[in-house]
Amino acid sequence: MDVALDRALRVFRERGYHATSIGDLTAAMQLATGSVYKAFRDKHAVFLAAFERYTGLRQEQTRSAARRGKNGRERLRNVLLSYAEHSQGIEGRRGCLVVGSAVELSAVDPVIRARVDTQLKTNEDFISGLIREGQADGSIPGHVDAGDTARLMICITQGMRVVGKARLPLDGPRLVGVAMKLLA
Amino acid sequence: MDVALDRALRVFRERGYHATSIGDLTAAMQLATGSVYKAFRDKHAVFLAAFERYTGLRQEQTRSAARRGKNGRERLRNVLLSYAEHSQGIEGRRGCLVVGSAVELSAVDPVIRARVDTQLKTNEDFISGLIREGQADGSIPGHVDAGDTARLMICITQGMRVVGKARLPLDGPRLVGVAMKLLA
DNA sequence: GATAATAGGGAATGATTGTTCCCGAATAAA
DNA sequence: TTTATTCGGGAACAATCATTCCCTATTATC
Repeated sequence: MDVALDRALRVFRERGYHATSIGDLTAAMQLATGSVYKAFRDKHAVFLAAFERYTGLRQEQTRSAARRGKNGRERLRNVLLSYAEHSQGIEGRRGCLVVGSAVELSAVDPVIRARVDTQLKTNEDFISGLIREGQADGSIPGHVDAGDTARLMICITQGMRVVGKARLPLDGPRLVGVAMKLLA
Repeated sequence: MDVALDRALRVFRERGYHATSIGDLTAAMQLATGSVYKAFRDKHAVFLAAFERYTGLRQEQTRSAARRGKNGRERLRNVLLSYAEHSQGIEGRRGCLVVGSAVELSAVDPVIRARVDTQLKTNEDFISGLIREGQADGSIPGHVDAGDTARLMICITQGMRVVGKARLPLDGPRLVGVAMKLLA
């Protein structure tokens, strides 16, 4: 059942919510129509489950990237690099469910909008936390505004997913190298 | 007829392509179904016309903002500020057709993808041009890489539209103030 | 071993979609 | 004035959508 949800997640990421019919869903999940509706109340419920699975998975990947840095600055660099790599190439054109949901659904679906909102805030808090860690361990100057910088970095990460979806090449190390100037 | 297209543009920006039925379109344009299909070949053509109108309008606004700066650095700051303001509040939650198209359609619609691609490149070239102008007039250091910095700034602008669509508040001056560190 | 319960599969259904067709009014041509 | 022609309107259409219903295996229970 988890593998079926993963396949659904993939289709939703590629095509978005409205463009994936439940026919597409059953084909990807390798389940019949009735079986899908026995596991989930409706299409919206499938999407919500896929959304939570996606955010959980991404959060895990991001924290894992952060752990591989020896101080706040290096942890933040690794996080940005992880975002850049995931926004590029085949994974990039697969798309991010959070930006997809924000763009396609947040205007008409309050439930999705709330999830997107908390997810963005969680990510922003994580980044501002890393900045403060860096300021505590001396790897980031104290005059940097953690809140403003974190919000701008969220814009960067979300923006990378947009241009990655548009299939523009993203050179992660170079882009992150420039972005690190925000910590000067 | 232009006013009808503007109304269609607004609906497409708010709801995206798939979520706007041609019923929504006729209601917004205050035209009957047959009249819409007499003016455009199909829904896709309406969207394409709205897209071109949108990019033309936005380009005009951006260049106008740039003109109000006395050197390259100030012109670039004004451009970023213009992006931030348009990404915030009521205009922000209305959304950007370029990021909407990139996210919702670029995976399945080659025609739209090409338009999004050229639009992103045009914007990027405009920004890198401003950076080079600033380097020529001495307002931006020569060691700044115009290409990489412009691409990152495109990510910033596209990202601001995503978080603006999610209705997160965006403090333009503060965000741009931080972003200007990329020109150090 | 017989029976109840469950899970999965797919046809049927009703609503909605995008599109086409045709009608009536208004304008231009004769 | 009469006749073409254009233009906008909306009903009709076929296709597709999400959803429900029912049937058939398979498993679990007694």
